[in-house]
Amino acid sequence: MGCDVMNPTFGFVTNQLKKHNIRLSNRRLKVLEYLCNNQNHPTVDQIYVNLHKDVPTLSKTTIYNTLHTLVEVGLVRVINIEDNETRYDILTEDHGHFKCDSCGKIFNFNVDLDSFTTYELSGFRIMDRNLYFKGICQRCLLNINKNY
Amino acid sequence: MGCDVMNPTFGFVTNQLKKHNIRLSNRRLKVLEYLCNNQNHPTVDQIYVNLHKDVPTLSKTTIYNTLHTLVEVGLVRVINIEDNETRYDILTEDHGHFKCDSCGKIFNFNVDLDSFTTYELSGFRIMDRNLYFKGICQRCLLNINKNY
DNA sequence: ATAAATAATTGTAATGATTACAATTATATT
DNA sequence: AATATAATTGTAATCATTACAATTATTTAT
Ligand SMILES: [Mn+2]
Ligand SMILES: [Mn+2]
Ligand SMILES: [Zn+2]
Ligand SMILES: [Zn+2]
Repeated sequence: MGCDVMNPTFGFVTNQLKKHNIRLSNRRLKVLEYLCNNQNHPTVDQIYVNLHKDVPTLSKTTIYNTLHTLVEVGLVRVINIEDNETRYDILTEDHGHFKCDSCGKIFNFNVDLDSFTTYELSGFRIMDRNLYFKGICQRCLLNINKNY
Repeated sequence: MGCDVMNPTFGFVTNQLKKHNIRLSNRRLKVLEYLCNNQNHPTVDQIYVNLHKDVPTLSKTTIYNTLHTLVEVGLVRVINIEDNETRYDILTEDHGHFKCDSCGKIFNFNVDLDSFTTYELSGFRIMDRNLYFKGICQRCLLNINKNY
């Protein structure tokens, strides 16, 4: 069933869509549901493979279309950490990302970027702020140490 | 001739390469020179198109190879702002990026990311830190205002 | 309710960046 | 000079993403 973690709650989402005259079709709902239930910054392919089980007629193109639409409205955020995989995040509030080079997992962490400012960008209009780190996560570090 | 802006000076670069037993071939030198002289975070294609004028036998593969090698040694940094274009930066010191959605230019700005830390990542080994903003640059904002 | 207009979805084919890999050339070692 | 190692190239393959036209669903007007 629906979203366990109702971060941008269903009401909010539907509101936003209505506001932008975007229909909440069945397919779009599926994608949104998936993003809510799997907040691990999935790729298009991951979304596709998973939803395809339930809805075999769902096409990858539709996922691309849906995501583009949702990104445009600001309900989904694009994450470009690796140059060979685009990921999507339903959490649109300000937060940073840490990607573990060992297990591949992407972690969220809190950070207040909105308040960040520098004289070098005075006169610039900042619309979008992104912060990401890379390295080895705690769990992987522990595992590595165990094996020696 | 060589690099006007010798940020990672030639000496430093050659040293680093020697240290890692990487030969400074003619092609690699060309790529390094280009990166030094054009610190606008070029794409592989931009590098290729430009160098190809002088060295028609230079292949795109070599540029990829060279960049990968340089990145591995830490002399070049990958920039993933857009999901459809990988850019490369010869400036490896800690700094942030601002990409103008209007003119496409990528600006540098100073920021101390090394000192940044959060309890949420305690126990994590952070190897790489990236901060980038998107929006409209000052010049483009001025131009937009002029036209109204 | 029916017909016309609009939006959503799909599939196919195209694009374009990146990589795999084998062949060739250059450099270093013996 | 002969051999081993590294660099470069070209071709073809891969893979994510997009373009676009055809189909289906939904809304709106009649
Ligand atoms: Mn996130
Ligand atoms: Mn830079
Ligand atoms: Zn890990
Ligand atoms: Zn601009």
